Amino acid sequence: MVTRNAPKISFKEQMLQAREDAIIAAVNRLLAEKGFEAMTVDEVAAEVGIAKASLYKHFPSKEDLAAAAMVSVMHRAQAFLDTLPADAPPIDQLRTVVAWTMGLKLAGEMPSLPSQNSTLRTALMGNKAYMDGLMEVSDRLGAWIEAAQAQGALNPKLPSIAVLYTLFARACDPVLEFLKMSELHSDEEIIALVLSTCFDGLSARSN
Amino acid sequence: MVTRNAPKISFKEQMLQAREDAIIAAVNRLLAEKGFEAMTVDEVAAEVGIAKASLYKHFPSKEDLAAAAMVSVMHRAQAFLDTLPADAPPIDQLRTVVAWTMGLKLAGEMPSLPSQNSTLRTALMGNKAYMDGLMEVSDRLGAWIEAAQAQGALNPKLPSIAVLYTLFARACDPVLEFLKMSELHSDEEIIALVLSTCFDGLSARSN
DNA sequence: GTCTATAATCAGATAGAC
DNA sequence: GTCTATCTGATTATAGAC
Repeated sequence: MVTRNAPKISFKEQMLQAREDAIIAAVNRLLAEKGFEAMTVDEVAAEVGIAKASLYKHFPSKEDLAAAAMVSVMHRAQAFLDTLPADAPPIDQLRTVVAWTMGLKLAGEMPSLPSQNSTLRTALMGNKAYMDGLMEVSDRLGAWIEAAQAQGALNPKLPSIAVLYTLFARACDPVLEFLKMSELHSDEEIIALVLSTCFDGLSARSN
Repeated sequence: MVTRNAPKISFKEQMLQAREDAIIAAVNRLLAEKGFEAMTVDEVAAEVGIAKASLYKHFPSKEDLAAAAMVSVMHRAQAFLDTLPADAPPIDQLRTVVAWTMGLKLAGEMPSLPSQNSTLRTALMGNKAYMDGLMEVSDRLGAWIEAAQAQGALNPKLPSIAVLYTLFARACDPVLEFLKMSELHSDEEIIALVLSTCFDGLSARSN
């Protein structure tokens, strides 16, 4: 046995993977810019530079196309979590993660979340890769949240689930695009501002 | 001159107005539930119980339909602002307004805001009634924000425009629907929770 | 103004050659 | 797998009778 099995990624498969990555990047961008309903498959094809029919060879439906992009973002989030040093204070971990998601949003790479009655919503619910990723991210953030509450760094009176939802919501906060459109602040300043209002609130603080 | 001019609203006109109100209410609900793109004119007609062609006698396009609903909400907001006692502390005024918008959202009467590249967005930009309402509301909130900052009730280091945007954003915060779906809290508890995280932040506070 | 019926267009998905 | 050409259904909008 000379040929090994493990890295049997042929050149052809690499090309295929690269194309799928390009598709997903385009979908991601369009999803961030206009949302699932307003995004058309024709636009995706045009942006990638391939025929629409070719798209459907890769993904069986528009929903699957979008779901793949969402899964991709979820995996990026998981990969980012993996890079964080395990010994940092939980509150810092949380701030770092939220800042990272805000950067993604400002860069136009955070797909806007589907409205309640969307076909995408149901597609995502039935997508194992997405749900698994969501669960894992939720678990990791949840552990940090509870640790931070136990340490008194986060308000212990807040239900941890409410804190988790709030952190998720900050990743797609329209305040970010509002401030970006106003062109009064740099991306870094915007992130610092929204991070501050998120953790410290709008009210004046003594501590 | 026996017949006065002021209330010259005939019965027929009242019926017309009532029907338009019903249309706007339906649009409002659908806009909140699924957003502009996913809402179809057929659905609106079905919900109101009239023919689609009749809708187009009242409003020339889907965009105008949606814009009318947005204007209606803006006017409700202005009317609510009018009911507030002028002598209350600015910070209380702000909290009251935000709580009111959250109630609207939880009741499914807050239209989800259009994405950047939406045809609705441009329609709203060119809609005088909407823009005027937005300006007036912004001015009134802006005055309270700066007063509250001067009094030390709101963090004076935050740009007032950022505070304004944040308050607007809380009106369509997905955290509200997340928490509602979890069915762990009543609407009042949800509002109290999100109001708390908005003004006091997630971090523990001594004051 | 309201209706039924229909036009016109657009968008998701597929057929079939290469 | 990629393409061109096409199908199919949904959706915005309108015609025309009452």
